[in-house]
Amino acid sequence: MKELPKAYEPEQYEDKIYTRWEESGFFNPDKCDKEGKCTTGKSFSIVLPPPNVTGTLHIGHASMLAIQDLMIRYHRMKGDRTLWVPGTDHAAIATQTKVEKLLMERGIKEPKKELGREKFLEEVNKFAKESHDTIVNQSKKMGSSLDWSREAFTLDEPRNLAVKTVFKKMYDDGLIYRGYRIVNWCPRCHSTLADDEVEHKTSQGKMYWIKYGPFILATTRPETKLGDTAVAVNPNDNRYKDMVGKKYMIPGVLGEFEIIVVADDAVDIEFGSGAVKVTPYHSFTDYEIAQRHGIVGKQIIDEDGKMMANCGKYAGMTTLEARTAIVKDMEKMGLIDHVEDYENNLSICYRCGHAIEPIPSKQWFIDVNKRFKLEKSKLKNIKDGQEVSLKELMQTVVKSEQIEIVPERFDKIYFHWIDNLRDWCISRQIWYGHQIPVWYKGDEIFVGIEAPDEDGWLQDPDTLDTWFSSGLWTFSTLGWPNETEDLKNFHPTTVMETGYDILFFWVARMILMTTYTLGDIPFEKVYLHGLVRDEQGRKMSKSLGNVIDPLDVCKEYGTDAVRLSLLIGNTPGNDCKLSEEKIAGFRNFSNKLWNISRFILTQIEDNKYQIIDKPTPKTLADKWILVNLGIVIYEVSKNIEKFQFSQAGELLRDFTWNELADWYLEIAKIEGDKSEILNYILSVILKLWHPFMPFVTEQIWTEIYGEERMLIVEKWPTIQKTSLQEEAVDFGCTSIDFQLIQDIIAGIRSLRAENKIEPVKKLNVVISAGGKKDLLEENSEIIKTLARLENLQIEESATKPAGSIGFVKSGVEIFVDLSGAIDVEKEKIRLEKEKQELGIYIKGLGGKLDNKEFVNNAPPAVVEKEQQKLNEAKDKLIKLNSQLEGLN
RNA sequence: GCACGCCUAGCUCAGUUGGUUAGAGCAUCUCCUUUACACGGAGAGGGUCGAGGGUUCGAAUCCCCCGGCGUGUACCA
Repeated sequence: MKELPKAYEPEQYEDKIYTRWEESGFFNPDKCDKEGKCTTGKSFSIVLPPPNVTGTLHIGHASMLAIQDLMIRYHRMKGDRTLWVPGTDHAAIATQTKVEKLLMERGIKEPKKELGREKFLEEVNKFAKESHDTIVNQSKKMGSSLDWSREAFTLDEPRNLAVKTVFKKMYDDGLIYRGYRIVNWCPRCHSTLADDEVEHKTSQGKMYWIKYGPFILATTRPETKLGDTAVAVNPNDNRYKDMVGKKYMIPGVLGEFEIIVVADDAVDIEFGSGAVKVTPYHSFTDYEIAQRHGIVGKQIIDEDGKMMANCGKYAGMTTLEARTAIVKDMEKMGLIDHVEDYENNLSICYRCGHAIEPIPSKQWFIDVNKRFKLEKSKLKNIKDGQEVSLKELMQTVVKSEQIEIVPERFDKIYFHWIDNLRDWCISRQIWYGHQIPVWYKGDEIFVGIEAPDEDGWLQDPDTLDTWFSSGLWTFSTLGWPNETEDLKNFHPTTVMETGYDILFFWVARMILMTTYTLGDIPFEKVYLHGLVRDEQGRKMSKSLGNVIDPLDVCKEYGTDAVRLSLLIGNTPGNDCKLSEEKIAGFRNFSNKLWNISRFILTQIEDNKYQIIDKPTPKTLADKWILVNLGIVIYEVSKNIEKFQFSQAGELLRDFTWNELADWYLEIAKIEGDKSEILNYILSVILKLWHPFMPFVTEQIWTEIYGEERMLIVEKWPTIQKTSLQEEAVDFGCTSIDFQLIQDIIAGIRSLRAENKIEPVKKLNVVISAGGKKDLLEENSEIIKTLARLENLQIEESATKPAGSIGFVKSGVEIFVDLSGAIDVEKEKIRLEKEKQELGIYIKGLGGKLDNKEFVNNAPPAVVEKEQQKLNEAKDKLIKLNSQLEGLN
């Protein structure tokens, strides 16, 4: 007879199991196909959101891996041709910033200047490589069944080719252009940022009311006065009506300067004095006002965030230093009217937190509004050759439901974002990334995949926004621009599973890039998960010291426990809270499953350790457990398909622990002869649990059935809903029959506990069973053993023996002989209380059924059900009354 | 400002087309070393589903309004 160790010790098995999976080759759909495992003819593919090579994986990554691996393993077992593509993201600015910091810690004060482009990039690549290796190992630790043979990196050669190809195509279509305009500039990173790479933080500042020629106006940035060229007022503002169009000389700290007054709707009459100073080159709003009125700007802040040479004595100061100095000088000149405290939104860099400076700059942009001809379209509502803009493409695929976002409420957020979308600035002044495939020679420009042949051409030194390359991810990983088999088989991918926090950064960009490049969607469904927070709902961060390291907890509680704690109690689009107690709870469950298996092993007849088909049930308990197992198969599959992973897991846990372990296994000890049925049930629940907790299930599977067959590619159990109902009928029982047995046992146990009867004392019970006599007799051994009875007397009709107390379940009366050890008063109170509750219940039901409107309007089935409940309750009341009388 | 989400047992949350006396896990209390498991078993207590209106025969569920918390977003100088 086979035997298992008493407790499941994860660290003993996990690495070995992962190695076996890897060596089996089953992570690769080609291998599964070759072995005849792909039986549905369908493909299922997910491309892993590539973790940034900026460090290590955190618990949020672990959650993402658990969710995706669950889907992947489920579909693989179902027989779909299933592919999960791994990869990492070079994360341009983030990685470069991180390495700069590390180099500075190593004593290199200005890494870029001291090392130069080539040496510096060497350092970044070295760091990225190490980070990549860590990430791969961590992913494996989590049990992720990724096809490592297809691993990709956003900055490797094949992806570089894809990037250059798309860039050139967009340039040729006139969608990519070079323009001089105001951009978000991070003086720390020394680079532009896209609009959504800018974060807003409320901060305490000052509002300066300044005397400005004929105006008094309010500003938070007096230092930008040096770059003012206009004053704007609302066209409907009578106060300034006569001034519009006129020019004024304004006294300033560097002497007088001229401004023109313009009328513009962007100005709020109510705010401040209703007059706005316009600094076209250092404010987005002002730039737009200036454009509308043909006003020229003046740049006064440079790329270091410092005042430029044209700022006289303020030149070289940072903007903050200049602000202090200028305010001081203005005060001396009597130009400050008054100063107020003011709370405003500070724009900061999402990578380094430094304040963003709007400055004018010559950059590359993607035009999101320009229409172009989409040659080939696989999109709903868009024909081949139709003229569309990128914005329209992004809108139409979600509106037409060709792409479905789960949960649905993110649709609105997505559309709102597109509505406010401006041209995308894609050039970055950093070194780590895809260098822009543009070459210059004097005024000539060349855009191409390779550098021009002749000498004298210089490549643009800038690199592309990291999201440009990750936007191509679903198809660049599958081999595009080559026409590969993978592209044919796996694109569009089935599901994109990622965090809602990168809906705009990434998901929207993939939709943009893919619809444009392929005329197709990148994925059919977007499943958005939330953040993993600590038990108090705070973000996990190093400074708070509340970080749960996935590897630490995997080691302590087992990877399966960690995965379960991230899957159960975690619903789409919502943040979830995680604590070690929660993980420990699921560690207990993995051990429970292990011990269930351990027990079942003892029940399997020798030499019959093989997977078998569904056996014929012999007893009521057999029928009950098989019908319920069928329900679980059906419900778990359905919930996984609907992305309700938590629900699926809970159902499975309830079945495994409450029905199988707590009831059926105890009955198996009594009835015996369960070799086949237990063997079958175990094999089914191991399959059902496998996508949730791959390690412990695979290990048990191996212990029982040997190493030849691996659980990872076993066939997922299936059941038709109709056959479920038929099955219960075929078995000649209803779930209510077994429920009665459970209720009788639970009722006796409850009376025993309430009356403080010692557990060892065996009781005598008489049951007045009516039509249920045969049923109860068949199962009398179960009742006797589980309720610890000495004698069990089952009659069609019995009267209450003296010295006993009773209860009623489904029309059956159970009398428990307590041999006079009854506390009569206590028992009276119990029965009275029950009677009272029942009375309220009956009154409610009666009222409902007397209500003609209810009877007429509610569906007949509902009415009938209520009537039945009423009848049963009335019957129970009669029996309770007679029991109460018996006590007097 | 606008939009979205959340408020259900002490805690974390389910509750998907409105229909059992509202559920689970953890925690709490009582009892039990019954040979699969004390990372266990049996039993128990605990909620007027944030407040108030409305629709309906019937509302935790749909509508309105209010309050608290959170998130996203906007051109507030």
